[in-house]
Amino acid sequence: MMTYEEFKGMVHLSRREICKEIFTENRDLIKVKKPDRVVKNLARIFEATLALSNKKGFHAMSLRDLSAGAGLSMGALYSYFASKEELLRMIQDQGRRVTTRILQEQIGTVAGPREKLQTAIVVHLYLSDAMQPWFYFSYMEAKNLPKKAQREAILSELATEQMFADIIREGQNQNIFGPRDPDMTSALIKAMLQDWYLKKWKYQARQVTVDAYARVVVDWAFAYLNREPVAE
Amino acid sequence: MMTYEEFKGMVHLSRREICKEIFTENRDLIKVKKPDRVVKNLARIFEATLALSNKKGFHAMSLRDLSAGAGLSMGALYSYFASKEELLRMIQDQGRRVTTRILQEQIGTVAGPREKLQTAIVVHLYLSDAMQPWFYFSYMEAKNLPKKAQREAILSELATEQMFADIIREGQNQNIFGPRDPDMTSALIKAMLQDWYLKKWKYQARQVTVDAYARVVVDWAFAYLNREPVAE
DNA sequence: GTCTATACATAGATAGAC
DNA sequence: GTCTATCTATGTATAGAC
Repeated sequence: MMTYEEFKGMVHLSRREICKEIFTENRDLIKVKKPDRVVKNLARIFEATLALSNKKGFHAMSLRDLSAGAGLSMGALYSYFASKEELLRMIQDQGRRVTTRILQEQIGTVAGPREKLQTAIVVHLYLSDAMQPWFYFSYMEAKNLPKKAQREAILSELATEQMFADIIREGQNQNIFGPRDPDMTSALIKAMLQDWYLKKWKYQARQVTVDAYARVVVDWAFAYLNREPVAE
Repeated sequence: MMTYEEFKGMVHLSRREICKEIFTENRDLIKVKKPDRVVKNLARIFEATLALSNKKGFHAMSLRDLSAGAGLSMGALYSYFASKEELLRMIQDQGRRVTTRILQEQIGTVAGPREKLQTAIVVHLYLSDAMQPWFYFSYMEAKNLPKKAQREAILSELATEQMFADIIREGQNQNIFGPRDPDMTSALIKAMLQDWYLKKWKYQARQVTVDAYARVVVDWAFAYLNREPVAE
């Protein structure tokens, strides 16, 4: 598997890539026409939005704040999106595309339930670390999304969980994992993965690295899924 | 240990109790003078605030919304708090008092690391379930608090985690638990406890009860802390 | 104690100059 | 393409009648 540094580089590329996609798909909504300029400014706008929102909330961030943070006038901002709500939708959209694409690319290259489970955990942690502001934002601002986008977010969340549950079931069929409830187990694995990006400040202060965190989560999962559960 | 139903009753009493405390301590800020009336209306205001905020965010909840939700005019609302920010502070305050008081009452009655750990997990889950709206609110709106209150919230959070870590260390000293990192272990236990109130809708839809959830978390923790960790 | 009516600030959004 | 200036709606908060 690739190192975390390589991984970060890949994520960075993918993000620019998808900024372009967003642009081509929203040509009608975005008034500026030079692709390079749009991608550059969209990236700045997204970045500033995440920074400001994660500090005080998307709703509390005024477009004047954003204007200052992104280095563009309010008038200019409206050349890139039609409303504050649409800005939210675009960010949500971009993030989810990057994550699903990279998750799919990285997983599936390995075989065997134990290896699969470990890889899924590590890749998810790497990804959520490389895109921490987006993951945090996405979690905290979900309730501000319009109904339709909210449903999409939930579906995407459940799909990830299902992925873990499927790996666990496969391992149980092969008699590698013990008879734990696959849905509950994957729910709890997800809870642990989420803590990494929701409480990043805490782990950073304690100097816990992604790799160290990954190791603990993997150990924990294997201890629980071990074929001979320990009696109470 | 008491049943969940008894527990809920106790929490309900404690909440009214603490509403009174809040009132006596803020006599100067609250303009209404009849205790019964204040407690009744404060409870309605708090409840409506939690309901509205948890749906669309505290900042997005206007005082007009709250006025409608609580069944009081906007003028009347301002007889109970001086500003929206202070309302936030009062809610935060009340919740934390209830939780710390009940946690302390319930824990410490048992001896032995295994029993202590189990009790701490179960009580925390019961509490966060009985006061789910407050726990959710407290987590999601932390960043909207004034600096001082934010520090208090973090301290309280870390104290809970410390409590778990201490139990684990005790168990390790008595050679009952294996050599896992106590801080990381308690951080992950907390992550699992949080998932219960942050994703309540999910577990409700799957018909997972608090007791069932508690059992899984306890099993998981014991599997991980078992004296002979399973080799990878 | 609670209400209605209103003051004042700030939010999102747009028009038109450059 | 981007800016400044401005419109309108909505938000918090208060005054004063009842």
